[in-house]
This record gives sequence, C-alpha cells and structure tokens, in this order.
Amino acid sequence: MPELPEVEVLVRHLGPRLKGRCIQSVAVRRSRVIAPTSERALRGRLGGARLVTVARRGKYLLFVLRRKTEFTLLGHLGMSGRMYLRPINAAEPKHAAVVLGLGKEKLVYEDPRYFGRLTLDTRPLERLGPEPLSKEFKLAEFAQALRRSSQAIKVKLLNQRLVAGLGNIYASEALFRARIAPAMPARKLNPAQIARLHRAIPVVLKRAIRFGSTIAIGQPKYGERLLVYDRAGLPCGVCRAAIKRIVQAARSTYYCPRCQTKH
DNA sequence: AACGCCGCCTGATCGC
DNA sequence: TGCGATCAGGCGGCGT
Repeated sequence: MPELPEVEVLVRHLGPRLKGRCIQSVAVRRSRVIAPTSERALRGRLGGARLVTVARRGKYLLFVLRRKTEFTLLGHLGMSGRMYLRPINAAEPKHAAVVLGLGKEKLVYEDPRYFGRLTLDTRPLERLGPEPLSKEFKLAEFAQALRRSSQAIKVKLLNQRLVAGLGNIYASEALFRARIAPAMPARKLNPAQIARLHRAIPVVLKRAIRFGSTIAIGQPKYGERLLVYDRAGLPCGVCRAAIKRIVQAARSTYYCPRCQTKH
C-alpha cells in the first residue's frame, strides 16, 4: 500500500514527465473517486489546463495546474491506487478510475478498490500534521501530542494529524527502529523513547525512498527493505527472536518482542 | 475532544 | 473445480 515513500518516488517520477504538459481530455470511469467534485466541474476545470508542478504532502499527490489561474488537483492512492503514463491508444486497465489525455500519452489513475481520490477538493490537506521530512516536524510538538493521548503508540502513529505520511507499514518499521513496543500508550513513552521515535520516523521514510527510487515505477512492490512488516515468525535482524504479529485497531502490527520494550 | 467503530471496495487466499 | 467466507486497510463520518 502506498505510503509517503511510495508517493514521493511516484512524484519524482511523474514531475519531470508531466511538467508543461496540457490536459486535452478527461475521462472519469468511477465518479466516486472525484467526489465531492462533479464530473462536469472536473472537465470544466482541467480541460486545457497546463501542469506546473507535481508535489507531495503526506500521502497526497498535488498536481499544480494553471489555466488563467493556478489551482490544485489532489490525488490519493488509497490502498491499491496507481498512476502512470501510457501511450494515448493503450488499452485501459479493468479498474481505471480517471484517465487524463495529454496528447501522445495519457495519465492513468487506476484503483481496484477505489479507496483513493483524484479531486479538486483540497480540504483534506488542512487536516494534516507536519511533514516528517521537513523542519516543521518538531520534537517538542510531537512530544506534547503524544503526552495527550492514551492510544497505543502504533495506532497513534497512523493518525495523519500527528504526523503526515505514515501508514501501517512504516508505523511498524519506525517503532522497530526506535525499539518501542507498539502497544504502549502514547503518553507512557519516556522522553528518550519519544526522541528516538521522532528521529526514527524520517530515517525509515528516507531509507524507503532511497530503495524505492532504484526500483521501476509501476511494480506491485517498490522493493522496500522491511525489517518487521509482514515478517511474522521470521527472525529479527538484530536479535534473531521471532517477529510477532498482533492486531491493533483492526490492523496488523509487526514487532520484535525482544528488541521493542517498555524502556 | 479523543477515541472507537463502521462502511466503502475488490482481489487473493483458504476451506470444504 | 467451484464457490462462499474471510482478510487486507486509509480515511471520513458518526456516535459516545
């Protein structure tokens, strides 16, 4: 599932290829993904617009467009979304959600589960916490937010208001790197643990971006080198203890029971 | 106000 | 072989 690193790799891939291109056609195959924007509104706004830049915020893709004035088309890949360029006459995938014609090529947004979005509604951005790879991700604010929460730290990390971009995979990975037990209530973390976690989050994300950047875009897996996620029963790379899987908030959490402790 | 829970979706996998 | 049940999960919305 695409989290911050996968989106970042995609943005770096698409940016140079899309910059300056003009949208000539808009095909909406699944209107749910553009909600609350209407198909009519999307067509009207995108038709003839030119791509200025492609950027990222948390797990969101921002297509900055211009036609008279600048505006943003907001993308989210949900669970199963993908975006890629194809020749204009290439066959469409079964679960194409939106296809933007760009002349010789088209930008395909496909999403088998249709959990994602491609919309003119940018309000979701207002609900995001700091970017973990930027200076705005401050230790003091992170610590304060954790002190106010009784939720298990793993569950809290999935909250995009705390910090933007972590999903189920990198929440587990960051906690492993910080050697923190995932079930610990957020407010029970001591200052040293909070500092380790604050440091581990960008490290884990940057490493994933680095590995992902070397893998071909469009692969089902981006080649992430995961230390705990989906590794139940396999030996921990640090201490060889068997990695455990537990369920928190209806999602799988993976951790090393020996390395990740209460201290 | 923070938190828990549900609904949205389809493909992969499993048991019979 | 085929079919139904189960699981995967990001996020908005709603109830407490």
